[in-house]
Amino acid sequence: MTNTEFQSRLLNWYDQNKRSMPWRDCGDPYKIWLSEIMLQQTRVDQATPYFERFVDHYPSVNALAEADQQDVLKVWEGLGYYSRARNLHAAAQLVVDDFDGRVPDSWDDITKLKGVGPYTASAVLSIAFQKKYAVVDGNVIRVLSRYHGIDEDVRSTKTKNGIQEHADELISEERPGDFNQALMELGATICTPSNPDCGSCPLQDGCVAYKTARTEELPYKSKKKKRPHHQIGVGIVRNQKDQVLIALRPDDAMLGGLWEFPGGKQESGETFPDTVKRELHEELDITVSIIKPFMKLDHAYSHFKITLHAYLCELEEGKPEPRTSQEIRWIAIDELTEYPFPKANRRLTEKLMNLNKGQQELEI
DNA sequence: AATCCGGGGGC
DNA sequence: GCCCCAGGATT
Repeated sequence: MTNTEFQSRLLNWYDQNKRSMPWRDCGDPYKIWLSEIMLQQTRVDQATPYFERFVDHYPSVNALAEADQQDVLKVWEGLGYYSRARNLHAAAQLVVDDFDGRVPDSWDDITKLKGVGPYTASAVLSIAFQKKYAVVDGNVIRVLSRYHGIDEDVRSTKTKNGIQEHADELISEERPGDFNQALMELGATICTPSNPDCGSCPLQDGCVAYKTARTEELPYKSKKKKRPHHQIGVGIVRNQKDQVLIALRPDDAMLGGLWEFPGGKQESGETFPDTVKRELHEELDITVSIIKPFMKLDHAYSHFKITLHAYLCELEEGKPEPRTSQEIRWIAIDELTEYPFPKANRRLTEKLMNLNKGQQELEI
C-alpha cells in the first residue's frame, strides 16, 4: 500500500467514524493543549469529565495563569499524575509572561513548556496549527508495530525511534492533525490491545500482523517488574475542637501539593499503632495515643501497592510542627472537601464526613 | 536506559 | 490479578 493510499483510507475512515470530543475540531490551542496533557496515560472517557470541569473553571490560558495552585489541584483531584497539573499551571504562567498569552506554535518554543515532551509538542503543533509533526503514543506504537510487523521490544528507545520514523514518513501533508488523531483513534477503537476488530480496519490490506495472524503477539513488550506491596500506618489526630490534623506534601514529592493524614511505612516488628506513633513523632514531633482502628483499605499506585491502616488518635504531648511536610493544618471535618487529597486519603475523608454527618462513633 | 509518577477500566 | 492508557521528568 502506498503512503497516499494509507493516508486516504485512514482519513476517510476517520471522517466517518471519529468520536465526538469536547476539544475536537474546536480550533482553540489552549483547549487542545489542555486535552493532550490530560490524555497522557489516561483514557478519553476518563479525562473527558475532568476536561469539561477544568474549562469551566479556567476557560483561558490567562484564567489558568492567575489561579492558585491549590485550586488547580482541587479541580484535578482524582485524575492522577498530579505533576501534570502543577506543570500545566506553571506553563500557563510562562505562556502569559513570555508568549503574550498565546500557545507557542513552534517546536523550540512549545517544548520550553513544562510537561510538554515530544508527543504533546507534536500533537498540539499538528492539531492546533496544522504543522507536520507525527505523534507516537501507545496507540500509534500498537497500530504501526502490527502494520509493519515489528517484533522488537517496543519499550526500547531504538524501537520507538524506528516507529517515529515510520510515522514521519506516513503523515499527511494536507491534514497532519487529522492524520495523527486518526491513527490514534484507530488504535483506541479498532486496533485494540486484545481482540482487534480487523474486519472493520481500513488498513487491513497492508497489515503484516493481520496477514500473518500475529495481531495477538504484537506489539511485543518485555515484562514489567512486580510492584512491591507496603503496609502503611496513618493517624487521624483529633483535638478538643473536633478538628483533624492534615499535612501538605512537598511539591517535589509523589502526590506533591496534595494533603494527607500523616503516617508511613510499617517497620519489621512493629504493630500498626506502633507505626503510627513513631511516624507522627518523626514527622510532626508529637506524641499521640491510639484511640481505635478507623479504616483499612488497599490502593494501587503505578509502581507499588499499599494497604493503609488508619487509626483515630488523640494528641498527648507536643505542638505539631511540619518536618517532612510543607505545612500542617487543623481543620474541621466539613472542611475536608475543600482540600485536594489523593484517592486513598479521600476514602478516609469520605468515611469521616459520613460519620460526622450521622453523629456516630466519632466521640473519643 | 531505567525508574518514577495515579487512577481507572477491561479482561 | 495483570495490562493498558493521546507520556514526561529525572537519574
